[in-house]
Amino acid sequence: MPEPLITGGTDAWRTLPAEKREAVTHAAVDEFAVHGYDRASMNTLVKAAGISKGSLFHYFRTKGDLFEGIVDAAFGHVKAQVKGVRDDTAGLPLDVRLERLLEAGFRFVSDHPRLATIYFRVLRSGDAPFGRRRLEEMGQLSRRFLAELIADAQTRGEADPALDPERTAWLLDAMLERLLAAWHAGDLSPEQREADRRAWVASFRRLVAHGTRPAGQEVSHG
Amino acid sequence: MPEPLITGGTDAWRTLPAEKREAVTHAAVDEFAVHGYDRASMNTLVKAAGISKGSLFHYFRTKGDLFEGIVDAAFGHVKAQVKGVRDDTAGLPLDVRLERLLEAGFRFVSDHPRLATIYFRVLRSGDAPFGRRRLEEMGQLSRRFLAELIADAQTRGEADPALDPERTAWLLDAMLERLLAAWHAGDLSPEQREADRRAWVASFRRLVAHGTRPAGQEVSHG
DNA sequence: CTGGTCAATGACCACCCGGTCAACGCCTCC
DNA sequence: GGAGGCGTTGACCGGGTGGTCATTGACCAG
Repeated sequence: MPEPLITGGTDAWRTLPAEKREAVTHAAVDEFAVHGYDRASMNTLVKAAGISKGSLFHYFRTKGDLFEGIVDAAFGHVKAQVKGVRDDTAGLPLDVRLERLLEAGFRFVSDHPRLATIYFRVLRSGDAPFGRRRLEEMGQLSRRFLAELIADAQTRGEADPALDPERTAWLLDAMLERLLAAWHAGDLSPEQREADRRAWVASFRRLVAHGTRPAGQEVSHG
Repeated sequence: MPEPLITGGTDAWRTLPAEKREAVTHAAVDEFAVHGYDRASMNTLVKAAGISKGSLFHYFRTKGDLFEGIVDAAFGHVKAQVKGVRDDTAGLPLDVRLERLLEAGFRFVSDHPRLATIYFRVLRSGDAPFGRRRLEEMGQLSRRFLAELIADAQTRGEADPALDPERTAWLLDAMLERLLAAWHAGDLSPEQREADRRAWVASFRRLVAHGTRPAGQEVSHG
């Protein structure tokens, strides 16, 4: 039996045939992605999943439990991506590492669009049944990583030692998150999206590297 | 008769005695600031305002109308602040203008904390009864101004001409907005807040001016 | 004092919500 | 065949929502 995407259900959920579990998972992710936690309706959900309301509440005790399971899944994906980038880019220059992180973000958003919708909404608007603690914790994942990157780069002389790593990481995170959320929400054709993505990566990279000041006597790599 | 803070009500609202109007305004802003649009309850609101439900719906046809009036007020404040900064700083260097904008933001948040809460929530999470069009329009206000600033600075040779003004403005806006929202939401003592504010302004200024690269052969002003 | 006006009222409406549980098949084992 | 266990069902519950409207009563002109 494959492990379910949504963790945290009851015993009944874990022993449910995979086919039914996927129908429920699909319907639930859809419902929450479209309407957000508050406006999502369990009645609509069960109709879409093709099961009865009683069954759904047999698999998940409350609406909040079900949602938490989905958010955990989304969060797990993000965590894995961030860790992957951290390990794969150890020792590389700061700007390369940031670019890789941004592109991992684009990949997450492309591969799991509905989970991304849920993830961003929870993070930005707190539309969720759990408290600030939990949200804080989720948001710190990428900020911590960014602070590490900056501190690393400072010890190697690649970054201005006068930068406050925490605050700078926070600012970079704000840009990355909103960039990904907006790119995700935008409705562009695939070719447009690809061009758009490249343009954003370039703008982000330039701003983060040099700021707004003219390049001046900067050494060019080619 | 002083003009009401909340526009868009019925004739009855406009001709209402100022005292009662203020009680309703206060209660409404409170309710929406605390709970957001969706979760705000008209029943709770009328109790807090000390009027009957029938009266409230005599002043505003729907919940959405009332909310729109409040959002318009918040938006009006922001617009005025942005225009003020634009006019007062014409001709000044880019980093000064950005700093002024950020400080105008801090002022707005301090002077109108509940309106700020509503404003940020609407902008970030779309928790409102109106469509994307309207939200888009609201968000563009500061972005347009920022793009102007950058383009101006480029023609004066103060900013890297290779920067894409639109995208760069978008990234700056993301930082400013989230910074203000987080500072607003944070619970610090007044002295801590003041120190915090200064530290954020410094970090923002540094990042925007030079990026993350070491200052190198940069000319210092003192 | 009377009759008319009109803002204010709150009981009431239809609707939807998350969650419950007695009843119902279906299968297994004796 | 029958008994028992169990996953499934959907009618039902209490509660809250935004919005309505017949009734009220303070006020004023004649």
